[in-house]
Amino acid sequence: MLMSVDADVIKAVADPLRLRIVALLARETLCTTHLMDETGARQTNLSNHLRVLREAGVVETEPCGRYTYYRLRPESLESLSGALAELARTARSADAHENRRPC
Amino acid sequence: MLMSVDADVIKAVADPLRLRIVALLARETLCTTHLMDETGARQTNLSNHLRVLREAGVVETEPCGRYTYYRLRPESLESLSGALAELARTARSADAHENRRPC
DNA sequence: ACTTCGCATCAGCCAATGGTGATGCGATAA
DNA sequence: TTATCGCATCACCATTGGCTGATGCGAAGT
Repeated sequence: MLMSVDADVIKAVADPLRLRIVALLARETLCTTHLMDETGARQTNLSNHLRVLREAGVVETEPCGRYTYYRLRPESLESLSGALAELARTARSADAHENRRPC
Repeated sequence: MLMSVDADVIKAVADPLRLRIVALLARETLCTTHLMDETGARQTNLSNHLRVLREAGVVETEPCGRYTYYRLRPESLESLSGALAELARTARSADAHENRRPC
């Protein structure tokens, strides 16, 4: 119920560059070279960020020759989205604003 | 369309203690004293984190005598949740996995 | 008026994290 | 085979960011 909201996923997506990567990968599967073109970031930098995304399960890789394609795993975002929606729903439930504990 | 996913909200919620605070406030409106009891964190620490949440629009305050009640603003979480769901939806759309740009 | 309490702000410390150049390795091209 | 390319890893630096104690202030309570 109070899903662990997989903290790794939030932290992974909380970085601005990583969020850009996620947005790009939402549209098409890309490899590092493309991401360098799109973001202007350096190869090493991207590699580090992609590792974070991979370890958080936000992204998966598909080696293809000497290239490595990165693909978004929608489940991870859906899970996070659902958890946040659940929190918001709880907050909207009637007495969340009324049940005021005395100080 | 590609909503800005309000980066401030993600970063605000990406911290483990702040996420706990959000989860607590989703159930009931609380003031700092209660949050100290619930989380074990110190007053100064909580005050800093609550400032981040407030400036990100995740939380709003209601001063009440010498106490300050904190209340969750569900809209902020709903907005973030929706943006993430939209990203996931885009990724699931047919050709996101097929449209593979050549290297 | 004096004390106590709730809370915000500030300055400092330290750990975590993003960015970079150097390096290595496997895969392709010449 | 040799050179080139894509990418991961490593070591290092600079910055960010969380935590704390000290301080100040407004609002009760006595």
